[in-house]
Amino acid sequence: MAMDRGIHPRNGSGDSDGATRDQDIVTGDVCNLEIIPQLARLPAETLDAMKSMCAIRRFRAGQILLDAGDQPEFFGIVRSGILRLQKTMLDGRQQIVGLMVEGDMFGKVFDGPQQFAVEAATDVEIFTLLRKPFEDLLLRSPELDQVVLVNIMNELDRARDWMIIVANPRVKGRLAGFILFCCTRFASVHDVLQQGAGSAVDVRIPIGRSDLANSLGTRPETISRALHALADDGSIVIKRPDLIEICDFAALGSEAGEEELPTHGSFKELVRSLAWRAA
Amino acid sequence: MAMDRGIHPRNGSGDSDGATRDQDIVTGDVCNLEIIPQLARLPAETLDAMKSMCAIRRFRAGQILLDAGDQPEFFGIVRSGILRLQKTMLDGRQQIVGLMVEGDMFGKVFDGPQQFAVEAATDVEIFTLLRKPFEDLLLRSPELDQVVLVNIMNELDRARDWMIIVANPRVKGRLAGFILFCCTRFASVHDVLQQGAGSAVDVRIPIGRSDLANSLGTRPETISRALHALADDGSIVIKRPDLIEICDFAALGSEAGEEELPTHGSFKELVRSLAWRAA
DNA sequence: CGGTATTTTGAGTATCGTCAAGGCCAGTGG
DNA sequence: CCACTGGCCTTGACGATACTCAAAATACCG
Repeated sequence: MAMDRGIHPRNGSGDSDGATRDQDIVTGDVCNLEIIPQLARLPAETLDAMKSMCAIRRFRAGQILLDAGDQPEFFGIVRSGILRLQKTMLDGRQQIVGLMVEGDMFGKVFDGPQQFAVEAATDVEIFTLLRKPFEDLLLRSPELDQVVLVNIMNELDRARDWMIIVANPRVKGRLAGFILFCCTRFASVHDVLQQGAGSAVDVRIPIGRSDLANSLGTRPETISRALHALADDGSIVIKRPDLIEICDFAALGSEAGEEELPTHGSFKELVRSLAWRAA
Repeated sequence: MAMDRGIHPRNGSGDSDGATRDQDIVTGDVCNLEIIPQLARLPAETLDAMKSMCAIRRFRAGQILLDAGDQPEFFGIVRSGILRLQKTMLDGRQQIVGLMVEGDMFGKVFDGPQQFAVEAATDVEIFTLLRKPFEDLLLRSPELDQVVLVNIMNELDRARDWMIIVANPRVKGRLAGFILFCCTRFASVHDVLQQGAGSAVDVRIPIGRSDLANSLGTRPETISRALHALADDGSIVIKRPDLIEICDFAALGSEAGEEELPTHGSFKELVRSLAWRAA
């Protein structure tokens, strides 16, 4: 398992049937935590303390980092790659409740068990911090505590934004919302946004149809149909199964049932400003 | 607006059309923050500091506490009543992304604007703490910081649990999930759970059909049909529009597509153990 | 070039959204 | 005390959408 698709690495499998555990590789690499912008602003002594309890661990696509019900032994910060948070239902349905990218934090501190399984959607590198010393440091460093607090509050907002996407009554609208979500949420992730022809933007969907269906509360067939329906509308062009060119941001926004108060200004402007930064 | 229905107080209106703002009543009451269990464990000096910057404000059902886009001037802790977090879409759809009850915290600290409107779903009492002094206290008191952090992490887990409910492909399943969610999430809230006949449990649904539809990503008519479908199955009895007797927990769980790993043990046991505590 | 997994398409059925009308309950005013 | 009013909940009918099962087409891998 864990079959990468050449230039388009993907998750191990839509149904994660071959998922394995804890076959990670602990490296002796330096933990250059300062590559995470939020952490770079921490006082040097706090950062040093974190580095001293930190290890980089690598997992392959499909591996399970944490299982639901675990009392996680480490707090994690994504260094590269994409993780998916999910829960498996008794009927076999797998619901994805979040995707985590570079700079995102996961794991529990001071409190109960992990409620959701954390799996590698692609090959990933994780900064891992042992739980107990990290908790102690949190109590000693208000600055770190603040960073973690802000991070989790943002995560909460994003979870709710995602909820709005998932609650859209039409799958077509959910998909439109997800594509736009990718543009903002994953703008900083390598290889997700690319300059298309002219004013167009290319989005690489980092997960397969199966995961997409599990994320949006529907089935792969319906995803496929809805995607081609968007293409028929002229809102997008499907260049490859996993590569979408956005032609009409307004149409996607309208399908997604855009929220009031466009605090962000024009979506398209935002995306374009972000897109070329990574390039 | 804000019409209470005698013994069944409800939200001001399903569509919140008569929503007003800031007509709250600031009282001179003592802020007995220690009635919130998590806060009661704080050091006395931290608690005193909080009390000194705290005021109780009361809002009527339907009033808006915070609007999306606001830079909230206060951090809030619910003392009594139910708040709804929601976003209004351009097409008029209102999506509810969370309900907050006694002990729940809301508002932003150290960071950006409020992303979701906060409205009173019932008459509410709120402990309000001015933002700046509260932020300063957070930096000085690791214990308080920890309480807030744990609270938000729990809120994140609950948001994701809710997402799983909302992502259920059938409305009947979403409704079943919501009813079970009420049992755990609102178990501690006055008047939500009551002893039914024999082994049955009565659940008072604290929001109207319209809010329920907005919460579950569907329409009031469909909610009504799904609810009666559950009743026809024998899983529940509709005693009043807002009072549900649960007859068959297993059937509801099955409809909801229960998650794997019943960490909680029997749902029914859990509910019963919680239910009579309040009585 | 074949094998495998993924994606797409097709047909039939179930579910849901929509529009419209009727019913129930509480509060109001005669 | 009773009819009236307004809000909410329910029911009905019909078209649109999505799920299911099955099979074909495509992309990817060695």
